[in-house]
Amino acid sequence: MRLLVVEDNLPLLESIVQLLSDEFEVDQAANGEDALFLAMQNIHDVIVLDVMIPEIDGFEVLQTIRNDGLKVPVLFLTARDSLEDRVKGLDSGGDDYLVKPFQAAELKARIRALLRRSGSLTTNQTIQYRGIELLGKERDVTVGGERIKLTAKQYELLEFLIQNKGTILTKEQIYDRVWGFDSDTTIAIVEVFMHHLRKKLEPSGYHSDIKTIRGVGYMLNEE
Amino acid sequence: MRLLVVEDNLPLLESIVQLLSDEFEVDQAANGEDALFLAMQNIHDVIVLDVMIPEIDGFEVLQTIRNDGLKVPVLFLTARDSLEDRVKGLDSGGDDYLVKPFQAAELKARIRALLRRSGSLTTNQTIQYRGIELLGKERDVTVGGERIKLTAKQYELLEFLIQNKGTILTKEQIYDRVWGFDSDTTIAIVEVFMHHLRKKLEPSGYHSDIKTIRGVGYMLNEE
DNA sequence: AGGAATTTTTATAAATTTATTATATAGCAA
DNA sequence: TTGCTATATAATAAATTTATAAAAATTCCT
Repeated sequence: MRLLVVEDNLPLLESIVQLLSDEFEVDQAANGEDALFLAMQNIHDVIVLDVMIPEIDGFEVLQTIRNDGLKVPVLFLTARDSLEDRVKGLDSGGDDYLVKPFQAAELKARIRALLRRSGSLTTNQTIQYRGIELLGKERDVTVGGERIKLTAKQYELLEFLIQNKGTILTKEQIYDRVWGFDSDTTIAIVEVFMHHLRKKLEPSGYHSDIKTIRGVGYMLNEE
Repeated sequence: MRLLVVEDNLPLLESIVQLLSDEFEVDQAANGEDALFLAMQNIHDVIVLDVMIPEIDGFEVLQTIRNDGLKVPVLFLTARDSLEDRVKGLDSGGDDYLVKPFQAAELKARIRALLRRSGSLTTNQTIQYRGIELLGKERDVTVGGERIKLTAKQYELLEFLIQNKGTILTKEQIYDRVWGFDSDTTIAIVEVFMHHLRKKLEPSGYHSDIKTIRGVGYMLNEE
């Protein structure tokens, strides 16, 4: 799971990131422009978005990414006074808000709730695709009852593919999501790992489900 | 067994902790925020929770941890008069309550009752896993009739593993539970003791039941 | 206090994962 | 088909994580 946290108060940003890092992968932005750029990669499972940020405010960020067709759940952070009503108004789209200051535990709880609601996290913590079942906590996979061991990176790769089955993912998107923006690895690693993953799934007959879109990236067939 | 006691009256908190410490490991919190943070680690067998505490009251604490899916039994402490509170407490997923002031013996008895009900403690005060039997009082283990001596830390480690058989425990969770939050030991100690424990159980054939989940932690196989 | 047992630290070995690199193969355009 | 480019594959190197052993420090007993 990968989050994006947007907050212009740097100490606060830092502490939120710290707090969430033991459970999730976390990207951060301190202004609306960076936030938009990162959000547009479409690699996050939840965005935590301060309303009052420089350059482009939180509402505008949300609106822009929604116009772009992204359905990632957004959790707004808002000061108690002024904007609360407006935020409430936005609540319709499966999003949520949290009034500052807030408790660490509540932030985590609400993020998890959004993940559950959006289907990224089923109640029993598993993700499914045809006969494949990702056992969230155990990092391995059941394929038609049989267990296959995946490494951490292989697991995240498969998770990302399943979450986006039926849509093409560019190699850059995959790289950003699984290896992170700040990774200093080359993007060729995506091909290598795609190969590893295919090889592990091949005996179970899933090899052909991962399609190569030449010049673009990869796609997992719709179920 | 590890308890969390939440009470803002410090002398009372102190005396409760004192009282319980000869039988259990005890963590303490004096306000709702600390309570939530500690509870979220999910390492306690019972939480003793005063209703009237600063910042976030007991009900809110309970609600938050229940929303998060934690099933740890909660024993509410509540003032004598507020009948309404009792009902509310039990409605919101509390498991038992105790009216202040109370007798030491009664508190202990109710905690033990909760432990039994939740399955942490069988009626005869032992914990079992396949052929292994943890004799609560004495710090050693019967494996298929034969006795093996464990040290205190080894015992708590095995106890924690058995209580969570079938689910992965991160090294951090294990560390927090067995060594405590305030410990100034390094987390590598977990690996070392896991090794000690495996070595002691190996002759009895349990070595392979403790699985290493690389990059995450450890897991004891389901029975 | 002295000695034994336990816990912790530290160093090294072993296992496994991740990253690099080189080469083979496949798809596509002219 | 030929030649070019992108991807697949394989082999190897590097980095990371865990297991193990053993020494050092601490605690626990009489």
